[in-house]
Amino acid sequence: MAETKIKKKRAYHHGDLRGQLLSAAGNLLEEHGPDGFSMSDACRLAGVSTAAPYRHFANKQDLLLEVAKDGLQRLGAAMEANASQYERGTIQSISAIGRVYVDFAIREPHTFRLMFSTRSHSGRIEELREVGRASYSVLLREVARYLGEPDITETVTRAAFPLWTQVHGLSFLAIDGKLEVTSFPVDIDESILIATERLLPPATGTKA
Amino acid sequence: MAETKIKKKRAYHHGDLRGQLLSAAGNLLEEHGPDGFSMSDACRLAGVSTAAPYRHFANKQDLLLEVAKDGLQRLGAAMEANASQYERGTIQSISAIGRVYVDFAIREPHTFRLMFSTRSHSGRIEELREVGRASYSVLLREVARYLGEPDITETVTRAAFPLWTQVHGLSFLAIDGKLEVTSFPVDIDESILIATERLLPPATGTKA
DNA sequence: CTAACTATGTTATTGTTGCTAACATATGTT
DNA sequence: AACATATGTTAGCAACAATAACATAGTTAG
Repeated sequence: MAETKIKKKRAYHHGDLRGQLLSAAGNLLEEHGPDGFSMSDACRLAGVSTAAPYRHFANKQDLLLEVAKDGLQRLGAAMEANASQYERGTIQSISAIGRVYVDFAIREPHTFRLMFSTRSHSGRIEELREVGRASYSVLLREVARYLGEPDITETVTRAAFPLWTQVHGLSFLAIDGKLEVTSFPVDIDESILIATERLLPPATGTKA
Repeated sequence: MAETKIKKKRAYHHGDLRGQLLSAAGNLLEEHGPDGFSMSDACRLAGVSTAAPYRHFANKQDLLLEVAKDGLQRLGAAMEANASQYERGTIQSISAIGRVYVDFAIREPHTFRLMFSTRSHSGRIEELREVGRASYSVLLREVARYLGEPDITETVTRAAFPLWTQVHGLSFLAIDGKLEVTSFPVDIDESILIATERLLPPATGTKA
């Protein structure tokens, strides 16, 4: 009886519904795409009724926005962690960032798409952009080191942008199945390395 | 009376409902995105009831697939037309193709996204891929001319792929509002020209 | 010419979805 | 103990994609 009472108490107030909804939405997003799962599906996974999520998220868009923000943060952390395994400010550390980027896209394509889509996040895009800028600055700092620039100067942003463009394009081509169109096996790592070498200006910093 | 009779006849059997639905869907797609318009909206524009479209398209996905196919065809035609205004097989004609590509993405972002998305076209992706290959071959042929290759050899596909990657990435960054993040004004035409020069191997054909 | 067939339209209906309203219960504060 | 707040429930709506049953126009065969 006492146990039942406690169970009922726990059953009513969920404890960490917000967190579990985010987790459920993240999994469902990757498995079925943003339109392939319903709020009810997420509710069933979290074990609550269909109206419960709206105490924590304004709507489905809002829930997915948080999933996207989390994705951008994880991407930034992964890029930093991977770059730090090479000598900083080198072609190697920079292309390592690119590899992490494309790997993320391939591993979590739906999240990746959502992270960079402007639509679907009508109201609160600015939050997403802010997290995105933070993650992008990982690349910017690395390129600044490569160029021997003391700060994120325009020289740095101009050098970094084509690299972003390249790995971004490679990511989308990969997740949309366009790497099999090309009649030769695309080696992603090699593509990134070559593109990095060709698109970056020669290093003027201390490192060659 | 006779006129009324004719009008009624014309009102019932629409004449070119399929075409008008495609046109309506294309317009609605660009204005509101794929999830921002309903079948009913398209029906109202075409002046028919909500069940009429299902005589011509299996479902909404199917309707949008046809819109995407049309977009790929128009892109291919535009690339060919624009490349032909320059000396064939040159950096100029090749980067012209890239400009058309990015311009299309900017002008019709939702169609562009749909053209390259794998999801949303579950059943009949192969049709889309076929049209896509035909459009891609415009670039392949131009690069073959540049390299002096008689055919679409592996040398050609290897040289062309990084170019596609670059303009594809630039397109997505542009339509997702990422060109304003960079603290310097991105000149799209210049970006494409520079990237083409750097990513292409030196010309071995007759043209320099 | 007309009868049957096919193509293409209509109205009515269904099941699902995102979301809200009204209500219930737990937690925290005074 | 009483009240306020946060967080859950059930019931239900309007919009949606899609289907079923029916209606009408064009087309073809006898």
